[in-house]
Amino acid sequence: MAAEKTRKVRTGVRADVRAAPGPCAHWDDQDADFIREVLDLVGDKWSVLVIGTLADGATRYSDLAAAIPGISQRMLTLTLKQLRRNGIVSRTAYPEVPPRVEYELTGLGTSLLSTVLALAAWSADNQAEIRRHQQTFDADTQPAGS
Amino acid sequence: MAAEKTRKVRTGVRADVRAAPGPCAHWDDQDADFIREVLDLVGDKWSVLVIGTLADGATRYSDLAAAIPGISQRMLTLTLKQLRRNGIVSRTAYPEVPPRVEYELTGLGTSLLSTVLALAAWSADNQAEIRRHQQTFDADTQPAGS
DNA sequence: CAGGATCCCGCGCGATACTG
DNA sequence: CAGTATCGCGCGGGATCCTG
Repeated sequence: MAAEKTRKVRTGVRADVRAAPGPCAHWDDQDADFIREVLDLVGDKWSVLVIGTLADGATRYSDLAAAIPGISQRMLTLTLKQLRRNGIVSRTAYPEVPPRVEYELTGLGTSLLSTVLALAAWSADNQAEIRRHQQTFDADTQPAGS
Repeated sequence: MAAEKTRKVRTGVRADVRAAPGPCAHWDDQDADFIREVLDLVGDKWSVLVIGTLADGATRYSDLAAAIPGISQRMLTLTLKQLRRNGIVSRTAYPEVPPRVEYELTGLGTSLLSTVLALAAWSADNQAEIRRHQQTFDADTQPAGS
């Protein structure tokens, strides 16, 4: 208990925009902060891809790298670290001669995946309408043609 | 509700795997592209705040700026433009002497808000557990101080 | 093979000033 | 009041090299 957790400056978005009234009626400021964290997690390009890949089962580091074409080592490592920090994935290292490390979705991670899939479902449901809006908007916005 | 339409996400993963390795079994590449768009929208810091604010009803540009403390004109305008492009919000300009413009959530926008609220609910539900993981992880990661 | 450390560039975004 | 145009920096993240 003596060990105090020294303030951990974690990845990005450390803007102190508190001091003003909450903009939204659906959640208060401190809730908003936490929701943002989850939103950042989900909004992150690589996180979702990693989670999606891990949905198929435990996967090794190198297999993850192979399965997610565009990702760099740096981002894979960073993403995995962040996901582990939030309890979304678990890491298991096998003490073998050629090191082997497997990552796997935790229960929490699976739960999160479900929620994300709900968002994906919404996307699919409304893709047509959104596309339609995009085209109309672009047509209106880009009057200068040929 | 216009759900239950093209819920092709998760409806049978095609066996014909293309040469380019798809990272995920839950959706194919082109789906992934679109899901990313929505994810980017939702993952965007300002979008959610704007949507949340608009949930209370039609709001003027300046009121939005006031309601969302940290936002700059640039980002507010940009965010609104993007939301309009996707059919999430609608814009109404009243031809008055002092110009007045109101933004409002569309049906699509309200629908999106619901989905986002689901995510917020998940956040709230699992906040405690996530925080717990964060602390454990940080404690493990920061063994030695100073 | 898993992943830390370093360098560096591109652009996202905030601040400011101007216009209808 | 409701935006647009421009500049500048901060840092997210890709490429590369190194270690256990």
